[in-house]
Amino acid sequence: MAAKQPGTRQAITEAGFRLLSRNPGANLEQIALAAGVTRATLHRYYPSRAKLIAALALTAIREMDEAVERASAGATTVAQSLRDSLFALIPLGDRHGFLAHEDIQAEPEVEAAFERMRAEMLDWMEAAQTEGLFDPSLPASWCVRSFDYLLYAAWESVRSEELTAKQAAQMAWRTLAQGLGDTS
Amino acid sequence: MAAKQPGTRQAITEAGFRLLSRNPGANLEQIALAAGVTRATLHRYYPSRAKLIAALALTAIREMDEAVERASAGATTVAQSLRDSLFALIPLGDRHGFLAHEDIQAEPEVEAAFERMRAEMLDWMEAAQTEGLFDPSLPASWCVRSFDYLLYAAWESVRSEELTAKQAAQMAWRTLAQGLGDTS
DNA sequence: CCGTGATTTGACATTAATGTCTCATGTGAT
DNA sequence: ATCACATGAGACATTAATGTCAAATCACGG
Repeated sequence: MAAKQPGTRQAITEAGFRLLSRNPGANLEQIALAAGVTRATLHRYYPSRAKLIAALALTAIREMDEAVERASAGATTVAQSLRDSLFALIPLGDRHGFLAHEDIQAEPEVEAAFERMRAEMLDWMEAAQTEGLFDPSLPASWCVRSFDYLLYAAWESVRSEELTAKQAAQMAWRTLAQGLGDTS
Repeated sequence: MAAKQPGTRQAITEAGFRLLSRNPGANLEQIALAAGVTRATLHRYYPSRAKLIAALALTAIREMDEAVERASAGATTVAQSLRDSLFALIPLGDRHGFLAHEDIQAEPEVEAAFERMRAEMLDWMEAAQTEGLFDPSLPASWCVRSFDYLLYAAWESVRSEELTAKQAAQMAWRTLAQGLGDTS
């Protein structure tokens, strides 16, 4: 098999997320192998490890943004939009895990995208508080963290086969909405 | 400064937790430096990186066990015991982070201790469900994960100076108890 | 059927981290 | 003062990961 760009690049990306989300120290040989190519081939697509990491980070952020966008499209309330986004993000757990574990201070472009994502989350949580979904007396930063980590917990539950994707999303949503909701 | 064992070992341990909880790939030079010693000295205390990791893991598990033990001592209900433990575990956040990030499959002794800890957590959560603190219809494994990750979220809030230790613990406890509680 | 160009590959070079060793130095106890 | 001991400092060997390259390979159009 030769003369094929898209398949290979995709395979490397996917393998990168899979391995690096579990073990940030995974070496390029392991990643290349998991992608079904050799290390040299990986280097052809990404000249250095740093470039690979940066490209993956950008891809991860873009995919998560798109997933949220899509999920939020049909929503009429912040609550529904948040819930649908949570469900949509579960399958992207390895992207999320990659961003959480890997050191992303290298490229300023990546840094900027990351910061923007974080700011959007914060706005979103404040909107949820205004709408009455979350207790307005809570720090919005805590809402962000709760969302973030409960999402991660849900993905881990799926990965370890304790729960199905749907079950995990329901658990996370319930814990989040109820946990951050106004004391009723 | 010479002829001092306890201080150095302690310094290395502390530096190890601090650096490795943030960056599992930190090298021994960085750790030694942060501990105020040279790499050679670090090697005298821990002949290899693997041994250092294993020793840190055992220490982390022991310290967390002790903290929980102490915190639970005066409690009369599972709820109170859990809550007090949560508060007691916040300052040990770097231990928790270290265990979460580092790969701990090496030493069977560490593996065993880790597994035991996990089993205890599960029992505990089931007790909390029986007592009525948590909704009994939830999978106990989800309760464990929620506890785990909300604890971690709380520590991160403290580390990034968004919240004080006490505030963070209160946030985490509220989110956990309310989020996993029976729908009232 | 065969040339063409892109791609893959195994081998080699470079670099970073780790582990080992020796000797100098400073400290505290005797 | 001196002995014992721990640390500091530096050189060195070994290993693992990373980066580079020329030759082999394969799909494709002619």
